[in-house]
Amino acid sequence: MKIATFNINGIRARIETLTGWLSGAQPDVVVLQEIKTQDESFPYEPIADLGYNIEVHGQKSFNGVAILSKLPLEDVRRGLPGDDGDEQARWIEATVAGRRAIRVAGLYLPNGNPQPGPKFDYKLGWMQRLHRHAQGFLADEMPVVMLGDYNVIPEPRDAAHPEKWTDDALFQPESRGALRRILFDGWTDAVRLREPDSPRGPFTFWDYQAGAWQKDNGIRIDHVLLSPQAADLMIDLGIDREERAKDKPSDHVPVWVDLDA
DNA sequence: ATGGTGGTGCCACCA
Repeated sequence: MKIATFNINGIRARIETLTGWLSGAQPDVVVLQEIKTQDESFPYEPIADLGYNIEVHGQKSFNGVAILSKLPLEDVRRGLPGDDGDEQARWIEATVAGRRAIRVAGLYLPNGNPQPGPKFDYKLGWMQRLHRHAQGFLADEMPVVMLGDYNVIPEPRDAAHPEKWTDDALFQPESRGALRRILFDGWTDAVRLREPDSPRGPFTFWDYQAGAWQKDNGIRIDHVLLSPQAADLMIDLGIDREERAKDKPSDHVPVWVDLDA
């Protein structure tokens, strides 16, 4: 079962970018972030035509997440638990009924800039709620994949120029510590597992500005976290870097994991 | 020093 994450940066503006990638990459399951649209204006048809079931948690203008799956989706949950007043559409999870059932959670973690400030406080509060919910997943002892745009640069080697990020919410000790605390419970950072000794990169995001892609001035912020039971099923992992060089690209590229499920 | 979106006709907000 090939499971991917893709921050699409506006799905209506980039529907052809998405369908082009889907046709070639043939993922079984995809979590999307920053669809930037409400459920009723989501472009269902071109995606359904490629054989996908679709579950959307949309929002006008900003944020918005979705799950696409060639297999049936069951027990869909929208919104991260822990704050009934949170209006932002950043979380969707569902069970994918493959040869084995896999719980898939797609997330768009708050950016948190500028820091310090209320947006950074929201980010850290959101990460605390994520940690609690992730602990619940581990207690279930089933295969879980929690993937998406985490908006956290885990280590200096996850940025081309880490010194440029010292004042940014994505690279604060509090943000990195919160991610590390989640991982310490027993989650596997699948991309890092695949390239444990890389001194720089791999990257998943390159800014549109100042020729960041051409200079390979990237960061690694799109992460795939596997519960122990999911890590045991991992066959392969990839980052579709080539998507960043195509027409009308997102600033993120797809990251995928293949599980024996 | 780019790009999507939305409320309006170029500008603010968010990344």
